[in-house]
Amino acid sequence: MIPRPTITQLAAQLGVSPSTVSRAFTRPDLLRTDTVDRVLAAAQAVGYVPNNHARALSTGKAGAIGLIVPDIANPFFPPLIRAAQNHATAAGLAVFLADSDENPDREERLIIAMAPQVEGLLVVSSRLPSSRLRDLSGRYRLALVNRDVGGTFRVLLDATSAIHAALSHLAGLGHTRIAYVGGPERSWSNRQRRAAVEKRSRELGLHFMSYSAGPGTYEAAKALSRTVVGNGATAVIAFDDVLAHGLMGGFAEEKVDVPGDVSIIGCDDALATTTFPPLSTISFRVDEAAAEAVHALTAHSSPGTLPATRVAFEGSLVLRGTTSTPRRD
Amino acid sequence: MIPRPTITQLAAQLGVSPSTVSRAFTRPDLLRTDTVDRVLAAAQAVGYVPNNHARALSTGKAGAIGLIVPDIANPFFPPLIRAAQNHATAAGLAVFLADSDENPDREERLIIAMAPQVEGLLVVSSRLPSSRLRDLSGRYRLALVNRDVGGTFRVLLDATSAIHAALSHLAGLGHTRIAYVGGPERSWSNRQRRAAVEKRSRELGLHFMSYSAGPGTYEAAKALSRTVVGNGATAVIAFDDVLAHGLMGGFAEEKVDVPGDVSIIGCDDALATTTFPPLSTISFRVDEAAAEAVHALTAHSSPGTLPATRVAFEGSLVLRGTTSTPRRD
DNA sequence: CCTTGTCATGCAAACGTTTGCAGAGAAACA
DNA sequence: TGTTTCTCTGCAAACGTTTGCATGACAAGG
Repeated sequence: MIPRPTITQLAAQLGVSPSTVSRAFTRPDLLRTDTVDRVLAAAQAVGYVPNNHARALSTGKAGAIGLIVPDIANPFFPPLIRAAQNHATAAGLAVFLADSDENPDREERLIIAMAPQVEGLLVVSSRLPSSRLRDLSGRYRLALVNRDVGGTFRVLLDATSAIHAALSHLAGLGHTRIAYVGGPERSWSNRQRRAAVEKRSRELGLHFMSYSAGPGTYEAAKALSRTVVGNGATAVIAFDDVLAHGLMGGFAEEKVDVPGDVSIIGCDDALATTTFPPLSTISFRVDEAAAEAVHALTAHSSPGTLPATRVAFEGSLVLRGTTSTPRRD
Repeated sequence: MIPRPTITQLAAQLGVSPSTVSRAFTRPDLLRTDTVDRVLAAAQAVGYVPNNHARALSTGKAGAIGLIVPDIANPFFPPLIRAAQNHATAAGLAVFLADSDENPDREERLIIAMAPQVEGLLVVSSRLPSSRLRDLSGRYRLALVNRDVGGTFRVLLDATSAIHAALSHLAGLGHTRIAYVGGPERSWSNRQRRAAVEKRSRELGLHFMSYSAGPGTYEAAKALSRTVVGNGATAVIAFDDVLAHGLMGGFAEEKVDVPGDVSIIGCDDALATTTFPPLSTISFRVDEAAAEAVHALTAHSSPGTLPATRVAFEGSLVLRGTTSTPRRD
């Protein structure tokens, strides 16, 4: 690790001014092409890499965005992180990642600490109260994902219509008693999904039951499985695939057959076909959502805070192997 | 997003010099305590946050480390990422995350691009050839995780002894035909684990069979399940839990009972108890490994590249529900 | 041949910190 | 009271870029 060469050294070595070297990287169109080539070749030779901090200081642009998720271990987030990463890289930006550990205080501290150092912050599935988010959104460049707060820039994965389709499908199969098994109470998605299931159940004249798998873990859902079938539900919609999977784990232990005895539909399509039977679920175009959010952050048309825009992507129902006609007793 | 206050503005407002404000943050012991209080209070009031880029430029310390993983969607990595994150934060450092997408070229480009901007790089489960890693390690501050390359700093999760224990256990149950289902060929862990299974099988006089689930995905393993039992294996050790899970998926479809017909042991303990039956596996103290690596990166005793130290953490066998006596035909 | 314009490059200031050095008091000592 | 030591603070240079402005060379147009 020899101290790395600076633009000045490279310039001296080439007999040009530092500005020329700088421009060879940032505004090559201003230089003669052979000058550019010469500089680039020399840079390559001595292993020159521009110092990002100096650049950021000079331009006022950070060259990075931040990404905050509540729990990186939840399989829903990694694909989103990867997508954000790819789009950021394409825009020439690096990504700072932070995990709020489902803790609102920690999340807020992270936002305050990171926001000044980056172009903007992608806040995914925030657990903060709406008022705080609105406030923070007024002070920093935030793009919310999966959280609908008026007055902020937000991109939403909207399960409503897919849930309607799911319930129509279940009703069509003959199910009449539907359970919703919810996740983290601070999650906007959870509230939205529960409301959608309830509303649509009423519309279709189905009996609706609501449960909550507190922390939203596999184990919590598994522990709930007995209760859910005990109360007579023949179909359950879970907040996400992790909970759906937990329920399946519980049912397997109790010899409750899926989909024979009970149908299950998850959400997020985070598990692909890794369950047995393969889980029916609601799938989102996560990559596009991430692209939208990153793009908003990097579009410097707005020098200040982001416009209060609401972008929604609808999910789609994908039926695999966990839904069928209810067993007639 | 009003332009944020600088140290100079804060200083002017307080009637002190910028150095004093700077020291209030970095070397408060050099100032009178009431001066420190006054500065901190004013900073708090106007919302001053030090500019990290300026600081980095001035001190030459980046205030961040980089983290490169081959596939963030593989459940083995998120816990590791989180652990690294936490330890870095504790040391006052942020974390740049990048995903090499299992692509060696991309991985190398990432290392070269990121290394100069950070204090050091955590390279997890590298897919690069040893020679490249040795070379890069000589030029940048790298800490390898899960890759044993002489001449570099590396922390290893060593499955050998746990695999020995696993095979002893299986042999004790009466198994005689053992299969190893491997993952990515570029993975050091994969080679290490295969070798350990093979060696121990010979020692115990067991019949050893080796398979490879090419890309190391759930689907690839699932597709292999028929072949594996077809060839008479009664117990299989999988490269990791994802593959073990894939095999279980395949067995479930083919009505091969686990553990009745075939016993399975995974590795990494990435799935906890979310399979049915709960997967027996090999567990590692990932948090400690991450701590070790981050600590090495942040310990600036060595200003240049890291010492060529090898730190190994042994895994331990955890038996859950996928191992039992082989069925006697 | 002079003017005007274009193109490629250089000069120097600025970005917001940190930090070695120096200086002003105040305190301690003789 | 004079000297020394200590504590606190300020000055100014440095970190490595970028970029507005100025300049010189050269070509084109008259």
